[in-house]
Amino acid sequence: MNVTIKEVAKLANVSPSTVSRVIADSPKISEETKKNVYKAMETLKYRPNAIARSLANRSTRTLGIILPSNDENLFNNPFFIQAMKGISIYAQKKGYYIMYTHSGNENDSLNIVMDYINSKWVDGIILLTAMENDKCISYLKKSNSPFVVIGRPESTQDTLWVDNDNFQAMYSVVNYLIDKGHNSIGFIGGPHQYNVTKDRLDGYKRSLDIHGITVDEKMIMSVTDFSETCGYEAMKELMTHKTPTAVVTTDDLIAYGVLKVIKENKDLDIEVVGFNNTPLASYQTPPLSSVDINAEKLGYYAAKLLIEKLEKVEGTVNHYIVETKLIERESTGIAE
Amino acid sequence: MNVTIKEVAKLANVSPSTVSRVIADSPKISEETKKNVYKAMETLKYRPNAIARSLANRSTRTLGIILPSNDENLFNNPFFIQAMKGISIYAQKKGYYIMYTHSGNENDSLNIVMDYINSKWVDGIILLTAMENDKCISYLKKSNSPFVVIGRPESTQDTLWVDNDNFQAMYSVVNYLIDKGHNSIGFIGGPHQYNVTKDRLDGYKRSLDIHGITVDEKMIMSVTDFSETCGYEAMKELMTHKTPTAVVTTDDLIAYGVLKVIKENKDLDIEVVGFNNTPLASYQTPPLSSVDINAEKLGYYAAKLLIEKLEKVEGTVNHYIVETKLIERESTGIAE
DNA sequence: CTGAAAGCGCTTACAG
DNA sequence: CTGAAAGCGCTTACAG
Repeated sequence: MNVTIKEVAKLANVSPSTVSRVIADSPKISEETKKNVYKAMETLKYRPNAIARSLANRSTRTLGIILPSNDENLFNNPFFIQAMKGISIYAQKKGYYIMYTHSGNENDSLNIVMDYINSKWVDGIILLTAMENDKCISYLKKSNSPFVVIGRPESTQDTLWVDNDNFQAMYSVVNYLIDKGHNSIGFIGGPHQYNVTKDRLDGYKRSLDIHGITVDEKMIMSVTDFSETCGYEAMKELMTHKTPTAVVTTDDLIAYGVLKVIKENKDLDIEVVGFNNTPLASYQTPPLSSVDINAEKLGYYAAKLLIEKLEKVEGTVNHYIVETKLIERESTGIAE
Repeated sequence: MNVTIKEVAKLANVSPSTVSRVIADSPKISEETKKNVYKAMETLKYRPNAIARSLANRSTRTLGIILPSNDENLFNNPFFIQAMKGISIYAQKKGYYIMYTHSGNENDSLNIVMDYINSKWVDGIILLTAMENDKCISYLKKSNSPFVVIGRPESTQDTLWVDNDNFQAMYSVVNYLIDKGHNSIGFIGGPHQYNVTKDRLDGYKRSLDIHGITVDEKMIMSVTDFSETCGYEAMKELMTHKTPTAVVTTDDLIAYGVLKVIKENKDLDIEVVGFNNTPLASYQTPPLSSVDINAEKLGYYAAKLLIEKLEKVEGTVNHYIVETKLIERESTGIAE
């Protein structure tokens, strides 16, 4: 019913093997034969069956990704859709396809990963998030399946990964604030066990150190949730100790909470910096300065690393560091 | 190397055919045989190769979706990621997979659709957006490929689709405003050739009619872009004619522009309603009332329609209408 | 440079 | 209820 390689072979007066070689653009085939075969394919409107190719090749040229389904950030933070776009752009360029599935929790994710791998649907996996002792990572390693993780993994040697330089990102934000004359700077971040939080906190401390400012542990807050409420409360608590002249945060939502405290108290003159540069940032009052982590590029390079691994491109690195960029707005005194 | 149906057959002392039937849970196989085969599968950790199954079945149990890659709304409006989530939830429930690709423009989309279909990668397609004279739709129809569109298509008879009742949505918003005492209500919407715009405008007009308010065409504005800027300018222009007491819009971004005009002029007391209930809405000053279109449910039912079609479930409908919901906030006088 | 044959890992009509 | 055989539409080592 559907036109196959056989029909093309018949029309072009060659064998199916030859047609197959023409499709693969094998150098062994003479130009003339190629031309004939192309013509036959043209007139029959032949399209290779990707499934059959995959079966014979033992490769689907498909990448699998897993999306959280209950993460608040899924909708509020464009990280995921931006990363997906970057992945798609690179994959398309190389003729790869992408499958996605939403997962409710870590076990769910593990099952999806196992299914993707075992059923041979995908050639490799891109993990958009990684936990401590991530079950998916252990599984993928153990089963020797190609994968890449967005965010620095626990062992950076034997894993492909892409990430921002979170230390550097926060380090330069704090430098920037100190250069503006601040010397009493608060830090409100996520749970300390996350690598991102740790790295950013280190960047914060280092900057203070370099400038001879003593780190005051009471100015360092940790919230359990990336939410406005948590940010609000952390800021309140921070201020029972001391009122800073500036506050850095590790997420825009936290920063919104900080802004709220400031709005409630007209006397406060505190500069604030968020993280992730969500669309909401420019709509705050005042518009929030925020660090853009370039999620699209993270996705793009994740796909690149994985595909190069799959195609055994030699001499490639095992990670990429994607630059961040502070977007200055009124919350740090810059009108847009 | 990888364990196949043959090994399982050998271990269970049956033929490969039998193993295959057990996998498909054929009723023809005796319980005892099944048990043996299951045990063999268990000890060998057998997983069916989905690609081989797909080839033999001529079905991949995979759905394809196409995402715009330059649409501003891709990042600002969670519509896409929400719809994708709904699609994924239903697909997972039915054991289907999903592929996505980003597309730059309509021709790009057409090529992706053709590739998905011709290469036999997907069993059907979900279109997240549809244009007038949509090339993808014509192609899918002509090639007799299963597909469903989110948004009401031009011909509703021979197409599967899911949509909100946009007429009803706007009709009740305007009713609501009139009930609150407004009788001078502006409308700012997207290009009139879009079905959504037309439907919502009709709802607006009908509500005025019903309440005996004359429709004033000069209170109806059409913007070319769903952007704050366009909304701002449209509002300015509307007001050169007359200052309304309320304004309805067909997109939150437009509404933000309207809010901006109001903020610039302290004397104005105008209520505003947006559309899509983007995360930004609750962060406006004042927080913006907006119509939630329930994108996740749109995706869910799109997947349901398509999968039922693929599985030839009988007596199913060819479309679903997903309810909308006005989320009231301060921009219509309601504190959250 | 090209072809015949075996194989990728399943499914299923046919026969018993 | 179960098996042998052909087939899904490609690829590729082998032979020439």
